[in-house]
Amino acid sequence: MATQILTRNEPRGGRIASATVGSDTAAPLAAAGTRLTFRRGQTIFYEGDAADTVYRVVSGAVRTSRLMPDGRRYVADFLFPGDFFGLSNGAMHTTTAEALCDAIILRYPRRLFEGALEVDRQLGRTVFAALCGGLSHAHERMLLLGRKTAVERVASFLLMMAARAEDNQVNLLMSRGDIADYLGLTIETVSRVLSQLKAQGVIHLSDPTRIAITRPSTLRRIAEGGVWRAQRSRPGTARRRTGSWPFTAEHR
Amino acid sequence: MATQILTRNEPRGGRIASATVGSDTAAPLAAAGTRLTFRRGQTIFYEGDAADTVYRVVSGAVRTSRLMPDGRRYVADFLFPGDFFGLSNGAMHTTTAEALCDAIILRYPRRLFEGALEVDRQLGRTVFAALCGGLSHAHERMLLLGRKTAVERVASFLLMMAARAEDNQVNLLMSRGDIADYLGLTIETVSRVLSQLKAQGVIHLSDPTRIAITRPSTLRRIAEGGVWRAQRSRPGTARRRTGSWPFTAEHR
DNA sequence: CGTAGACTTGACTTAACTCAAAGATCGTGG
DNA sequence: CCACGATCTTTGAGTTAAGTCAAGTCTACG
Repeated sequence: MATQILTRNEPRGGRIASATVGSDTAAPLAAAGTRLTFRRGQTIFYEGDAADTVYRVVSGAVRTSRLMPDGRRYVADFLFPGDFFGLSNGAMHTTTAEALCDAIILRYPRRLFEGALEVDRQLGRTVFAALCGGLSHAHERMLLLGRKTAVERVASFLLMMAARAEDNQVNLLMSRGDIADYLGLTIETVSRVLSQLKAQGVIHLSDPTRIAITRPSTLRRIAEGGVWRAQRSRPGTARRRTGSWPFTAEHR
Repeated sequence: MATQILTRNEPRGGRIASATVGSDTAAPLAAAGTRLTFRRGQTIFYEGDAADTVYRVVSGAVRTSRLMPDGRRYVADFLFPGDFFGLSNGAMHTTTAEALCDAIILRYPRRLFEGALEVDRQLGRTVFAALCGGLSHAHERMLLLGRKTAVERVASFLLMMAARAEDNQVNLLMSRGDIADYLGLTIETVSRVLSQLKAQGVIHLSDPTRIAITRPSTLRRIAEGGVWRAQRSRPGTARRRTGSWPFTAEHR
């Protein structure tokens, strides 16, 4: 696996290949894809566009998001090399897709993709697994959004990002605003939590985009909610202990 | 479609058939399923159980949920006749499934289900569509959990439930606690919001389980966040107007 | 090297949560 | 059939985690 990792401000794309869905599994599609390049910030498709194409990241990174009428934004996903996006069961895209950094994207006509699904048993299995995985990931995130505190959300996010990187070095391609809209928080809260984690020595921030996880196990414990004293009152209903900020250092 | 609708306290299951995935699409599976009956509150499988079977609701309703170590609960889904559940990409179930009322469930060996997927092209298409639909529904819910207010969440939930019923009459099989854990709120907040909506004449509660939507369009507007004055400050970042409760009656 | 945008930090506000207690409703058994 | 305990729901009063508003600070880039 390539050692270079993209930074938000890096001028041109980095590692090609690897990730989520093995690049070889889409062999029959490979020839049919149109190779596109996008610069940082460029839009790939808009919410409401006809969903007659399917996309796959070759290099770089992509963000998909939705807007509510009053401007509240929801970041649906961050996509990295190997990831498919733009699949839809309806006629229109329900999200807007934008390049987080300069990126190379493959585009397939939807019907061709669906045709390949019918013919290629292996691709079918892969896509089935990817969809199941996506659903399971979505449930993980709904638990996060519905029941986790701000620290737990940010900790979970960092671990998620770290899972793709190596050496517990995370290089954020997305802004604090993107993270906030992904986690259901505000920019300020994300920033504050990162500062707190830094002050506790759990992470190290050399600059806003480069994060090193210095205590992975602590971060994992925080993410799982294990830092709060187990205290279930009525079983079967969410309830959490009260009190502020008791996770001083290495207590467990 | 059958007219009878289940109530939480109804002793025995009601309408069979219909819903989400047409019952005919699973024809090759039909013979292989084991018919099981569960009483209200009974567990169908536990989080952590081997995921070697797939289930489908015939009649009644099912709730899937997860617990965090400290007792916080997340309700993953409510399932109704026709719905599949228990699909997993891993070796274990990640949720616990319980009957919301007396229910009849079909159980299939997982490998048989997966085998049928490979052979039966129509079933494959159906399941693919169902998974895409599930993902899109999940995104809808993540937007709800991450960015919507308590009223907006409850309004969205009621509309979701109403979509399955008729005449805008919703019959809740689940408790306030279930709803709270589904929406990322508390029992008290759910109850208060329902009382507010009732006070505003948007809904009518004859008893806690029977809800009539008296002003569907208002409820829809509330659910979409259209009740708050559109006011985006920094574009691209969630921000909402401040102030309490300005949706007095029929303003718009 | 100055300016626009992104990030951080502080002070204050609020939507939703917690705690608490009073109604409803249910199911069971006498 | 009705009484009674258990459970669920509603409502009130006070608290808090996270949001809002408002400066500052830093950084990248023209």
